[in-house]
Amino acid sequence: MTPATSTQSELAAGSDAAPVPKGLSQTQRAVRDLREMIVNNHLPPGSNYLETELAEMLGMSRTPVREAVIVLESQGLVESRPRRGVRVLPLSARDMEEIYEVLTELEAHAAERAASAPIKAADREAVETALRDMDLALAGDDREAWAQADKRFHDLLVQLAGNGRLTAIVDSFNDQVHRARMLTVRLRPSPTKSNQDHRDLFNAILAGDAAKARALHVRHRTEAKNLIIGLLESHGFHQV
Amino acid sequence: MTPATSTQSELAAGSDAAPVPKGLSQTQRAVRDLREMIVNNHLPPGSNYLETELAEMLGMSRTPVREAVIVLESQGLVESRPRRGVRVLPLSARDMEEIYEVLTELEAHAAERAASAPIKAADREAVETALRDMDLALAGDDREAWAQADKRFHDLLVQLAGNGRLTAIVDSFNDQVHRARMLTVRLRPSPTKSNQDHRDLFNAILAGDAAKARALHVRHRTEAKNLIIGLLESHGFHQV
DNA sequence: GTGTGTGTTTATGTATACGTAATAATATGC
DNA sequence: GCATATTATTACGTATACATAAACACACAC
Repeated sequence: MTPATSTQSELAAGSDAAPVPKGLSQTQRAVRDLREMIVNNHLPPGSNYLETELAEMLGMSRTPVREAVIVLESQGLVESRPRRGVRVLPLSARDMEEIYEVLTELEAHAAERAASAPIKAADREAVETALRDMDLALAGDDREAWAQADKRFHDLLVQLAGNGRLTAIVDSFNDQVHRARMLTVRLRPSPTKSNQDHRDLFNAILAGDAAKARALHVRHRTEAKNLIIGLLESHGFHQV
Repeated sequence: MTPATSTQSELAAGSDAAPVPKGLSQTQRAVRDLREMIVNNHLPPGSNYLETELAEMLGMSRTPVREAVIVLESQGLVESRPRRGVRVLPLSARDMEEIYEVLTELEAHAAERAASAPIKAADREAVETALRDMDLALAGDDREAWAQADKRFHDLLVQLAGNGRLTAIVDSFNDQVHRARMLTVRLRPSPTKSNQDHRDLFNAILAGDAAKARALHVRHRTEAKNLIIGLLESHGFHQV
């Protein structure tokens, strides 16, 4: 779900090649599987697990589990508390606000940047496809497909900015709110306006109107945030 | 597959107190000490260390060292490569660009936010002190003291935005460029203009002019970035 | 000299061992 | 019954053990 970005410069010595690992290490597997289980709500927010339990669940010893937990902790998905186990972090409305604030800012900046440079044909095509998929999903009222295409659209825009660190942060924060989005995507009204927003935004980018792209993105994300938080509260969720 | 100890969230329960650890764990100590050594250039960029070496340096076994390395890796300070040891990541001009791009955006946003809310007297006082310290350091031409007060000023502004996640990212990115800043702070011309920038910026915040605060901050950081990158290049550093 | 094969060394990934501090359980006193 | 002291349990932090695969060295063929 979150591909690690490789934006690292190699030292002057051109000696080093990429250290390609053939099969995933246990730690990497643990990170992947645990993240997958957390963002897809298989490990519910607020639940606790002992290291031993996780190790048994994943069929490995405690060592790689501990290492994976550190990674996930740094991504804000879990919290490891001395003797109470590893806790899947729930999101409060306040957490959502914080995350969306950063997300809005960085994504809007990416949109601004994308508008300031010419778009490669392949990139443009990929975005157009995402837009079409969103319309298709909307027509068929397939909310999961819509959410997936929506994510793809926003991810592509961020990548257009060409800043690996920015992409990494956005990916990580998106993971953190994924649960809330999937929960509300079925509760919200049909995202017709959202699709229109996307088109307007991309048009602004294509037109090279950076200021408009930024403004549209900020508005789009702000509305999305308010919608999600409102839905969660009106349905009685104080934590997700 | 053992079920979770308590698959039920202990949400509402205000039962939990802060899990205060009396003495740092070895892992925490390793994180603190290694970070300290890295940002202060005691472990030079590009240098490699075997886990065993670090363990010996820190007087502990490999286990906590490995855990610390994972943390520092997630903060972009080191890279652990399969059989080549832990490498202190050097920063290229491109890396600086990426980091400053995120930093500029998030700090400018923080300034904008700070301008949109009333400032508490204590906060205002703290910022004023930082400003005074910068002037004092400038008068005495104490570059280290100036850099320290400058950092304090910017940190305070970010905290005024009241977003913990934003603060965490900015802190982490500041760590990554700390080396470069300290290296150039002695090479750059006297930061007279910088001090004036700071005052103008803070005045805009106090006046509640969010747009101006943002614009000033963007300009300030952009100039700082160009200054640093220019200095590094003109002095022949391609990596720091 | 260049390339290939074989043996050796060793850094790492992972499992396991183990002491300790925190929690739970039990007993004791009032 | 409730509070406190005492003991037992156990989850974790850390050290250690160990197998494996990568890097290295060296021999050999051409």
